[in-house]
Amino acid sequence: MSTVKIEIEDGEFREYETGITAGDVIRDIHGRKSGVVATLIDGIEKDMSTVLESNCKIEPIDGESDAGLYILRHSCAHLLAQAVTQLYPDAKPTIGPPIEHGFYYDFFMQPVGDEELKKIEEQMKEIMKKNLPIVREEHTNDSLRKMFGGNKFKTEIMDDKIGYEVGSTAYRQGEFVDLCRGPHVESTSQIRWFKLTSSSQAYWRADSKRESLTRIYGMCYATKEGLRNREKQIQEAAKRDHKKIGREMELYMIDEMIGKGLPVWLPNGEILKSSIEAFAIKTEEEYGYQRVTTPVLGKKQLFEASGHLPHYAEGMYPPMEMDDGIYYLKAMNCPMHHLIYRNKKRSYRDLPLRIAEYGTVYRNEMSGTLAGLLRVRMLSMNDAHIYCTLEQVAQEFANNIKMVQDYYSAFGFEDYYFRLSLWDSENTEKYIDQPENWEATQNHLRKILDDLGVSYIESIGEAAFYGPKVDIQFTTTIGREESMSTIQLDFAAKERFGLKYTDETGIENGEVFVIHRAPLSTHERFVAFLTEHWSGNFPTWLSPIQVQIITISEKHKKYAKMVSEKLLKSGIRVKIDDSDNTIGKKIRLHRKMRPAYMAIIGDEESENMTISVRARNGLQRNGIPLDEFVQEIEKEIHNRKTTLDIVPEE
RNA sequence: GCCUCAGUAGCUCAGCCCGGUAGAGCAUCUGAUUUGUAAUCAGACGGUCGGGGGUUCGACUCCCUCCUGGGGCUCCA
Repeated sequence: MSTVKIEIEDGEFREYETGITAGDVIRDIHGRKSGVVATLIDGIEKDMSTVLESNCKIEPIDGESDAGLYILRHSCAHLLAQAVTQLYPDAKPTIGPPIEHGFYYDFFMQPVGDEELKKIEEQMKEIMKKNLPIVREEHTNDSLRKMFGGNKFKTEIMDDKIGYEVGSTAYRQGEFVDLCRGPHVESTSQIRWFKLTSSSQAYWRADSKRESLTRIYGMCYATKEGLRNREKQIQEAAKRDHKKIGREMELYMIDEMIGKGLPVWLPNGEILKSSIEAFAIKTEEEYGYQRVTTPVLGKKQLFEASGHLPHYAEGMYPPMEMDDGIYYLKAMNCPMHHLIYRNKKRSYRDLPLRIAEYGTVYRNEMSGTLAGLLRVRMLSMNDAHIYCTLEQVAQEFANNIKMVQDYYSAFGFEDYYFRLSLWDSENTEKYIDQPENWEATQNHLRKILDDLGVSYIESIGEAAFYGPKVDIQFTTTIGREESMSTIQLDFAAKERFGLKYTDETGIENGEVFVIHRAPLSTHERFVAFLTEHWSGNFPTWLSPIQVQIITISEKHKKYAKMVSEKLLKSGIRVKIDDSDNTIGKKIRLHRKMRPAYMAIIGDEESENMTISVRARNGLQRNGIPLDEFVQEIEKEIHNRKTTLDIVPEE
């Protein structure tokens, strides 16, 4: 009998009979209940059932590893499809990939509601219990076409992905079979820790002109703990939701009489917004920016010149017909800033010219996408445009990337990454049609990022219509990815607006590049992130209520008033609660507003001119002399500390 | 804009399946209480049950439609 030599660890070999499966080998080495879901054979992911015909190296893929979870979730998607087709025989499965935390599967079928989702989940559990083997089958193209001919979506996938001669594989579990490359787990009973989470509609191939499909989302883990932890994580995320905290802390409101996507900043939210602005104004003065204000609307000709109307019309509000022409609300400030640049003759000595504006722009986002402060129709922005030569672009980008990094550290943000957003040469109608310029500027940005040593990913089709950009990406607490900051290179404005300068030799030069940048996102989105990041427990310098005074009894009203006046005089945001509630109740009520500190005032404090300071974590420092407290909190605010330092955390 | 789920007092939620005309806790207000660290007691106020239409003797409840919100698609800061 022939044997194969299997490398089971670096340099360690064992011999088995030819024809043994990878699964048998792994069970031989790691035992039956190893949690291994598939295997790497010579570095390639394979099923456990793979028969070993020749010498090779075998490694286990653990169900809890990234690769293992991916396989498990993929198999879970098949389990879902099996359950759905059993319950709804007319449903046509399309695609069902694993995703972070789970999987989804798109079906051509009637939409399903929560109750149906429950039934489907129960059905999945039934199939799981049956312990059906999941079997890989190799098929010729003809046989695949026969098997899936009744499903035009599968046919379309085959047309696109499978060369006509080669054929491919399918995976079968019981009566259910799906076109799939694999690998998969060995049997349905291995998929235990899953839960269907939601259903929604999605278009086939994300194309709104194509069929609408029913998408079912689920989560899936290798262990009970994995699933539980994820459920807990989702609950925790819900507690941080800026919409919930925004309501509790009275940061903003949205009223349907005003309109959706049009948030109103309430006093507490306005404090956050204006604190951010004040910080940015100061920072950007140091970087040489000059502030301007431009109108919120402008004539059609302006937006035609800028390219907004051909390339960005669907993002703008419909036109307003006035007696002297057609006007649009501005979706961006750049066209107006270009006119400021052009307002006088510019010299090379003026460059780089940095024009900044605090203001609002208006974008006609589709109603279904609006969400709290994260996606709105009126955007408050710390916007600016830098006019410079090509040689100066690198330095300006470097400054802005540093500025973004400094801002983020001031606000305590650590978890973000850079993305180089490129045009899509396959889909050019979205962009200004100058392929050479796209290639040149993209390469230029790539080199700038490489020289700065910043790590980044590249993403095709994410550029602005006028040029490539560097975006800084975040993930929200509920796991959705959003752009925060953006730095964009515009090679088109110079021609469209005739931007020129007189160079050192007195010659007029038209090579003016424009950098569009918004390092603090929009105030709406920024405050949403800030709120979720801090769970509303903002650093003292941002906290809408920096000190909440709480009196023990009526006797202490007078001293409380004195303390409050002293703090107010030092520019500290302070409020008094001298109601006749018990102190425990007052603490409980004010927790919701998340003041940086609560100052407790009773007999001892009144007599000694002190206060007792309670931090948000419940720790307390008693008998701090009032003057000392004022000095300390002033310092904390001035230095924009991201930690509360007055009460030591022990 | 499309699909889906939801909408009951300022907030959190019960009642709806099986139609008989609305409830709780917190907040607010008024008393009493003067309090030392996550709910002092009592009372009052507060809702054309998201809007409109339909079915019915009768609709918070069933049906249709619109609006708003959550999730997803698309888009994007």
